[in-house]
Amino acid sequence: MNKNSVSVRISAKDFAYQEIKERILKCEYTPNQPIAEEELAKDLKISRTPLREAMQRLELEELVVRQTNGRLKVAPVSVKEVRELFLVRSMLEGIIAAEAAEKCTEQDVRHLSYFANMIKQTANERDMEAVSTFGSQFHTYLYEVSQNKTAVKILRQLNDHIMRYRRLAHFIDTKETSFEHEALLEVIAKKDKHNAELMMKKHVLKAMEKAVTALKQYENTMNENE
Amino acid sequence: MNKNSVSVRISAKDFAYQEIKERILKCEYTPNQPIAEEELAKDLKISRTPLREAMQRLELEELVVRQTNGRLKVAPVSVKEVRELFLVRSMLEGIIAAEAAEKCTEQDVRHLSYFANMIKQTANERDMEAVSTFGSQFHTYLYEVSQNKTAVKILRQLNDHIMRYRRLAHFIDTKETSFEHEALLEVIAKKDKHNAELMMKKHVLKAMEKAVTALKQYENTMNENE
DNA sequence: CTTCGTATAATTGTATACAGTTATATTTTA
DNA sequence: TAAAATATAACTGTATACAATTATACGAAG
Repeated sequence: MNKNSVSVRISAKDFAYQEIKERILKCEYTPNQPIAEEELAKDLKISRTPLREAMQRLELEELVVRQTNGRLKVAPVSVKEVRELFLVRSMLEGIIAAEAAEKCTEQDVRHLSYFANMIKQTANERDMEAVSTFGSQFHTYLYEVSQNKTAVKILRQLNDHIMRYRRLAHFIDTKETSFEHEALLEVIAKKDKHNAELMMKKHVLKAMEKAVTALKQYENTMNENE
Repeated sequence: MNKNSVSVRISAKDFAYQEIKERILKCEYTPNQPIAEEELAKDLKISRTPLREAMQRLELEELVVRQTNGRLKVAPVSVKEVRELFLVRSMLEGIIAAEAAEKCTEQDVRHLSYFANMIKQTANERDMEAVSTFGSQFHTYLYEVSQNKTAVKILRQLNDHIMRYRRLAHFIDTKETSFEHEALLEVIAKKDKHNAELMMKKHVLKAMEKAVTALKQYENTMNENE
């Protein structure tokens, strides 16, 4: 076999996990929607054994919840949860920013500059979908630089949940976001740990306010339609 | 059925999870020790299906790791991981302390006083095992008061890992710990969010230093004996 | 018409069997 | 004797079958 080709014999369990997770994050499966194992297994053309393992993983990540009768449903949403997600995220992103400021090389700064520039450019073009994408890449790059596996693992899960809320309540970035990333880059390049942490925390907490506002609006329109 | 009696028909999966987790946290299963599903299932007198679900949960919590050949072993330990665990924990305990300071009632303060007093008393008696136990209860009580499910869930997992390191490297609390809890109680009772957060962070980071020192010593003795 | 009880169906939890893969033991060859 | 090749054993991944639980449909009683 070609040495460069990585054999990606993906297991049924992992396939199911990825597939179902995507459906939940994209809100194809809506909050509180019930899920039956047999039906889903048939749909994915696998047996219940690996499906159950996939579902358990999603359950532990709290993207699905198990009811007292043992049956599964897609996790509910709440303003309280959004606040918690962003509050915890702000602290962990703060750690990451500080550690990244400490460890980043000149090449890392160049990479981050690229993302910051793309954020600025797409923000000017009012392409907020792209702003969000490059924003994620900016943060994800910091994750790598920080080398803090414990924090990064938690952050990835938090970000999954946040992604679902984003799709659900349609909250988007603003022009401010662009400036914030530029300012962050600046202090990180200066290896200013302390300010990197503070600014990152504030940056994330600002995003929280947008998210909360959007979700409240979403919940209002939902209540009107019932 | 009596309304007060809670039916605790524990599943084979949950039984296995609890049992194996305990063995790992108590270091009956040592770091890097291989685990075979068949053998363990026989030992616990259950089939591989629920055992695998239990093992997957432990794997996701990183108390066991899956090797490239698909086989499981007890998670390794490292100084780097200890630092990450405590650093993340310090931030989350900081959030918790701030939120608890905001929300705590007079009765909560009385409960916390009890724990703080027991910490002081047992510290005076040099019963460091008891100090550790009441210390945990002090923190756990704050978790409840904070009502931050997201942070608490993560903290419980971090604390499991920390417990394993404690058992492995035998690091214990000191007299200082006692004073720190008293001081924490004081600012929380005054509902001083800001200082509650700062002091809690410092408190946890102090514990980190003890843990790191103890683990390094443990690793040294391990290397000498090989 | 509603409520209760019972039978039936649907769903989850667990055991077992088997297929596919990886490691180990054995044999063969130089 | 050492290395390579092959056979055997051990182990994991998945499917299927069955047991236990929960929900639903239906009929009887009030």
